[in-house]
Amino acid sequence: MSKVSARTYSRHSKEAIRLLALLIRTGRKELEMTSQEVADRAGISRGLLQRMEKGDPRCELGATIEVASIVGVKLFDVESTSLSKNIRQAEEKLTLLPKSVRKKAKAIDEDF
Amino acid sequence: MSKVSARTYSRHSKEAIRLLALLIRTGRKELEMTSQEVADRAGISRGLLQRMEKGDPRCELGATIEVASIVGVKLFDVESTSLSKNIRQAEEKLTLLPKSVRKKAKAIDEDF
DNA sequence: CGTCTTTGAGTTATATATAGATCATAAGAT
DNA sequence: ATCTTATGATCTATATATAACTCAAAGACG
Repeated sequence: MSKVSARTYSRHSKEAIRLLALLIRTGRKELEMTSQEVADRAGISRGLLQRMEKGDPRCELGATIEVASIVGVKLFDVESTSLSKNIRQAEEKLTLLPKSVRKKAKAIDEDF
Repeated sequence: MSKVSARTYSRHSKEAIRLLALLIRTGRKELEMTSQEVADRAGISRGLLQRMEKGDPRCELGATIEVASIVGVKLFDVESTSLSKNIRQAEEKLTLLPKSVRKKAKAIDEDF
């Protein structure tokens, strides 16, 4: 096979990525940091930061979140302090859900 | 050179990634979708979805956001409708900021 | 209890992201 | 106007993410 991907994204995803890129760029400028400074602090190359600020979907999640964090963009618009609280809540909720998702007959969905 | 990366992440970033992973997993189960279903809809492999739900930072941003969108996790806790509004706001703000960040002498910061 | 399905984990081949470099241009500062 | 630096763009080598597959174990449910 050739091309593995050439991935497609929903409109919503595209917008979310674009917004994140804009927030990163705006945040960096508001902090008056050069792209090299941010890249250094994030431990990434300047080129990668440029791709992030252009809204390239094919960047590593971790690197992107690290950069966002550095320039003051909060993902879930949740305070740093309450992140761990949310984590605990999500963990709890997860234990209450079934380990496996079991598919019923699904006559309606699949037969038509 | 060998190892390019072995990246490090701030505590905050680690938590954000972990939370995102948990929200994805929880969201999927709440929708009663199997990992295969979500992977198919997102156009990714089941293995990649598993990594996402384990909180692997080295997944593609775009793929992760697509999955989050599918299972109903909203990133900036912003409604789908207001995403474009936020984009426009960020774009506007960006035009008001200087194109280049210019570093002053910065005697205070650097000399100590 | 028995069966079917979901999930977790590991492997391999291939496509691709990344770092690091260079160059040209734009944009601040003097 | 000139100088200096930040930015944008492109290229290459290398590390690595991904898809696809397989297998084993666990979970749901009759």
